[in-house]
Amino acid sequence: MAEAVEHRRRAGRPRLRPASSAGLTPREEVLDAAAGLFVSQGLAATTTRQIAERVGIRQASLYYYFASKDEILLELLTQSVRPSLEIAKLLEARPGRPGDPAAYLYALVLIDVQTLTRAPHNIAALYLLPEVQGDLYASFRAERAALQAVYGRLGQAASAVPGLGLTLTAALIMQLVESVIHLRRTGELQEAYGHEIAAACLRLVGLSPGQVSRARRAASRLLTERRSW
Amino acid sequence: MAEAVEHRRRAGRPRLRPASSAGLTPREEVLDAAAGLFVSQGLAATTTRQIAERVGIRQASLYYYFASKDEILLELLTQSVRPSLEIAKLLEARPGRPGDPAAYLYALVLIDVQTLTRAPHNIAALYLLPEVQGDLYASFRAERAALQAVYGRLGQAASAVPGLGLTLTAALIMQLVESVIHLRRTGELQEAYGHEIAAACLRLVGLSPGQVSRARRAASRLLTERRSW
DNA sequence: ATTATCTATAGATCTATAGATAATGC
DNA sequence: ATTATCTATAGATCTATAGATAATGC
Repeated sequence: MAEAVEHRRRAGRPRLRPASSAGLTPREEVLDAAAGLFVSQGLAATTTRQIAERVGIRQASLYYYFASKDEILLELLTQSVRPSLEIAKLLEARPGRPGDPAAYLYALVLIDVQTLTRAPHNIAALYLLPEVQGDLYASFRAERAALQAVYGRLGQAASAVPGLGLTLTAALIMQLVESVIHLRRTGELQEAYGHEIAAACLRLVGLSPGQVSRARRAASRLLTERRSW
Repeated sequence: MAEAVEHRRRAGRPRLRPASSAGLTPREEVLDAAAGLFVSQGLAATTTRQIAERVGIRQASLYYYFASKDEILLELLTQSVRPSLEIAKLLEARPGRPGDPAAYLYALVLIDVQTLTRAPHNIAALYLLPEVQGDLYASFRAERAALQAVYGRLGQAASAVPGLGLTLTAALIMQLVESVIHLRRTGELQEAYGHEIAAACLRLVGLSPGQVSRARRAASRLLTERRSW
């Protein structure tokens, strides 16, 4: 009867130090430990031994779940863009489009910032690692480029600035969203920044204060009825 | 007489492969080689052997000029902010201040973007390396924070946006300037982007198209008479 | 029998130091 | 004598594989 409360014992040789983190699968435990280390130290400076230590297993045991350190990073990267990209696609594919690109842009930035803000580690910092430029991570970069392209299209559709090209619009909006990485690093991130950054993106593409306010209200409505997308 | 044309032979045992890069001191050769490698691979993944190979000397010979790999990176980082910071201070200390903060901001962004664009390596990418968060690099981070603070002050002085705090203004402008890092990485950087990014910074802080145009002209004047600062 | 760990280790590094050597400088 | 290199190497890793072991599952 006392057994019922405890976690069902899994097969396999027991760990020297039993798993503490409730609810996480061993694979997730590894990803979580690696995320924290990669964010603060980078890929090359993080050893598989450090990751294993955090999880509470032996270094070699990692290889039961991942074939290499790079594979762990790839999984983390992929997991971190996918949600925002899904939402971006959903927004773009909405019936009733082209609705209000400014509102869509505001809403997407807000969600993206919130996701990055609330993630258990400063996971977006992984995008900045030099290793991510390598061939191994091309699939991640493609997903990220797709998200950036959505930002570019929404930004241009909402834009009142004539000369601003698609490439630069996309890059600059993305860049504002990712200010979160640095703000979070330095401990300066505040809850209210989501709206401030979203508004900044709209000003960037040339919207007036009145247009920004209107987009903000429209975005709020959009997000309230989000389950119906 | 043929000797006069050739480089004066320096003291010390000759290199196995004689120096090729004309005009650079050996120390500069090391910094240049390391910059390229650090930018593409990061600090930890770059070995001292790789750096030495690029220079054309033996791995151990590096230690005649630098005590460690970190010291090389620190020097590169410091060299890379200092020029922009000097100019920022000069601008802020100009007689006739407070002149035209929007023009000053436009000018500073333009110079900063040009510096990052024209540097022999994508040196600003070094700011993104995770190692730079460590204690060893605190002095660099302080200089960089000082530059960011100037951006914040200029941005707020020029600003027409009520709620935008100093921290966020500074961070967002800096972030737009550093879009250059990513654009350069992906080969999308164009000459005209300096003006586009500067204009984007002004829109970010709430300036109207007319105000942006005026600031641009004022900044051009400012830069023309730059030797008189 | 299957699963999830463990121990042990091969093989490949990598950094930094010690000390030798081959130039120029005086 | 001084300078700028070189050779050699100690000592400390680090990744990934092989194979043993201690559970559960059937």
